[in-house]
Amino acid sequence: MSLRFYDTATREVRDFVPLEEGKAGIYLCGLTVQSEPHVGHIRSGVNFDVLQRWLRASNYEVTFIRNTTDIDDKILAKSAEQGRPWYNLAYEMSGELTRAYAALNVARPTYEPAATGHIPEMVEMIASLIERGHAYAADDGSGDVYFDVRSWSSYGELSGQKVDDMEAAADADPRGKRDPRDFALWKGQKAGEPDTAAWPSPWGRGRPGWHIECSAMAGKYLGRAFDIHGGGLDLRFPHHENEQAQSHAAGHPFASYWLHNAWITTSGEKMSKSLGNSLLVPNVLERVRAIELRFYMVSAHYRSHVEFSFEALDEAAAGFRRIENFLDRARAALPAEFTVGTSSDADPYRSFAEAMDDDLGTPAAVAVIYDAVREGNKQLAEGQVAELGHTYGAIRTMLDVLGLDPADPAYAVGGSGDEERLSAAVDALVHGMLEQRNQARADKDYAAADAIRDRIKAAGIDVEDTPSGPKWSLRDQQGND
RNA sequence: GGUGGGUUGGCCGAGAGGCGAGGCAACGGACUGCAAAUCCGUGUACACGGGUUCAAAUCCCGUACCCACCUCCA
Repeated sequence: MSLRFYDTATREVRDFVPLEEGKAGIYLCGLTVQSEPHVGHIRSGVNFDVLQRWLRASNYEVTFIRNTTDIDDKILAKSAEQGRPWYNLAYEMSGELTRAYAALNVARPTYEPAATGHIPEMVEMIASLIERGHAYAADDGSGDVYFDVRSWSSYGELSGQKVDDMEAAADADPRGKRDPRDFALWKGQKAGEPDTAAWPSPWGRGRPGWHIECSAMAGKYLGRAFDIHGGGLDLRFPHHENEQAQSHAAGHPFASYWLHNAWITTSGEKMSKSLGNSLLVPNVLERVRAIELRFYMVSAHYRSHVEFSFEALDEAAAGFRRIENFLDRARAALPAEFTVGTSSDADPYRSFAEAMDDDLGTPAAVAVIYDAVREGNKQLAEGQVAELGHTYGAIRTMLDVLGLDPADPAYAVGGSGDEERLSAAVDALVHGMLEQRNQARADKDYAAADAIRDRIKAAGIDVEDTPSGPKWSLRDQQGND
């Protein structure tokens, strides 16, 4: 079976046919950098990183554009509240977001354009829309420019709505709009708004509306027609509807496929940006490792709602450690010169590929990995080294596609050598104690042997006896509620 | 009012007409000095009520509850 995706626009699973064979252009709506990212925010980053990785693994040449919105009403309002320049807030939050993505091994996109860097492209596009009769400058002197929804008959096609059935926004300020559903392409500078947040335009100084940036930047970096447009489910309307309407109206074919990820909710409710700190990425990472958080997200299908809970997160982390544990033991059993080859058409990778091809079926893909782990554990126990090498290589490869290879440098701890030196020191001490314990065991003095193990354990280190001798590891953090 | 999605075992979470995805937890067994790890085994799950069918968690009709979006939310 070939690669296929659920396309929000057509509401069905469609075979993926790229515009240009062997290439894929993806535009992902990134975040508005107005606050610290919580786990819900980064889901789309993780989900579309998996998409991007799978396309690359399937030999596509991928161009991946993920924007950041660095100027909008909320940024202006929040920065004013905090008494600092809007650009300082946006800059800082952008850094936070980058750190969160990096921690979770979300690969850097081909380019990460920011709205404020593309004002001329937007102005150009707005002018073209006016020229084509699909936009107009308000005649109330506000300097606003609106998209004329009534002039575009297929408006509403992406989200399956009819203009007449739409509820006019109760809170929307109609200002110079001809129809309450018209949306802003350009917003004239209002009194009290900082001069730094206003750019020159044919309609006076102002700033761009939200939707136009994505149309302009996608067009610039991916072309007027491109393959995949992604984002969170809530963006379907109005953001993506508007993007599509204005792009089509400007004569751009725009996206061939629309992919939307579902929510991470808490107690059944959407994670609101005003929620407490406990779900901010850095705080969650105090409880589980980044790779475990990523595994938790990847284990669910991108189109499924995830009800976030720390219990489920801990459970996922425990499950992932089972995979890691196998990798550790398998690596130790394989010859030192063993390297991970590109295992291809054979199982388990083939089953994994089938799952991934089916609209990124990561849950089924993870199940394939677990099956392989069980198989590998058997091979390990029976000393089938060649088979074990195959299984081990396949698992590493599959995990890498999901961005979950524990050996990935992205997950390496600490940059300073301190941690490594500390680890070496502990290793020497524990080894000494384990030697004493081994002597006691050889003497069948189990009371003494267990006493030594208990002492090591009290220091937070677990000891396991394996056929190749005792092995120690730092005990996993215990979850606390 | 309009549009869309959901309800699966103790828990998480797939599947989409016939064969019990997978994980976590639990229980039994093997292995072990004891553990740990690992392997083997153990479950008659699909919100409710009807219907279609040889066969329904899956299709149809209805009901209940939950959620999202309806103009600047991932």
